[in-house]
Amino acid sequence: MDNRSVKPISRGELARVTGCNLETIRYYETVGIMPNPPRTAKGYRSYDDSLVRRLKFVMRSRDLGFSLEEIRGLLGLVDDRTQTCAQVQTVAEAHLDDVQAKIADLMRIERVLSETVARCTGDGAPKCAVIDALLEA
Amino acid sequence: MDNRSVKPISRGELARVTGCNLETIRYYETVGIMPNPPRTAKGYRSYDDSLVRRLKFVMRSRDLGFSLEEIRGLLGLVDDRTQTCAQVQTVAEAHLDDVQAKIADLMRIERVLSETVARCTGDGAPKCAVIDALLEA
DNA sequence: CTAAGGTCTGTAGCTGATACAGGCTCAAGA
DNA sequence: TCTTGAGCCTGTATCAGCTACAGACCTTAG
Repeated sequence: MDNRSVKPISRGELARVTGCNLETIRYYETVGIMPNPPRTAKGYRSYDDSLVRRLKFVMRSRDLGFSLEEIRGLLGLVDDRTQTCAQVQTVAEAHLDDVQAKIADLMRIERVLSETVARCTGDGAPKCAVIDALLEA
Repeated sequence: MDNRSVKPISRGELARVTGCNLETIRYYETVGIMPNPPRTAKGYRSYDDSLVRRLKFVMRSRDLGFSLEEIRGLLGLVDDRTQTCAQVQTVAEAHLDDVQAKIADLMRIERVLSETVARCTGDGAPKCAVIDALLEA
């Protein structure tokens, strides 16, 4: 299987094949995540295979919760042929720490919330354990 | 201990006693989370004890990850003396579901990320398991 | 009296998109 | 060939949830 004849595609097609929102592609262009693509004679954006792969990379990074800033960093390491595994590891580990901290936060919230909800009688009374918990100093 | 003589406080003091950012207080006013407070003769905002308690309620709800929309709902139930425990329970349980879904998402991300980072050699080589994982289709 | 700090207003900026208006352009059918 | 509907172009507005800043007042301690 050769890739020789892969034709450039339009923005709409790029959106379709990557699952990215049409407008978001333009947004990524303005914030420098995606480069200004070549244009057709009439000014239509034209994406070749390397740009398709780049956006797929972005989408997968986004799925893993990397911020645009972090994605920019990862893309820089991909683009820069002198990148090292250690540099990538640093970014990924920092993000992993973030994710773990968020999980811990949410689990604390979950515990408080479920304990409080459990004290609800759930009836038609105007007295509620949740409200009391939120009101008490 | 009586509360009779609790004096109204300024916006700066309210920020201090609630831990809320000074500007955020004004923001909450514009979006209807906090009411327009009474003013001094010279136009300074003046918060009495009931408004202090209201903002503390908001801050605690925020700590538990309720959105402003949800907080508005909770405040409505607090303000409306015909509120029922069942109504509050509904809001709180919906939020609990949200929180649990977010935890599940983040745990999936955490798993993928830590598995991938574990495959990093962390050396000076330009080949990296994390980048490969993000690049592969 | 003066200087430092608090407060007032309106507005801009942030992240990460998403949406919409108004105008071209392209492709397919009659 | 004409037409019509879809796709693409641009710039700009909107969303949540704040945060920050400028420039003008006001208050208070020394």
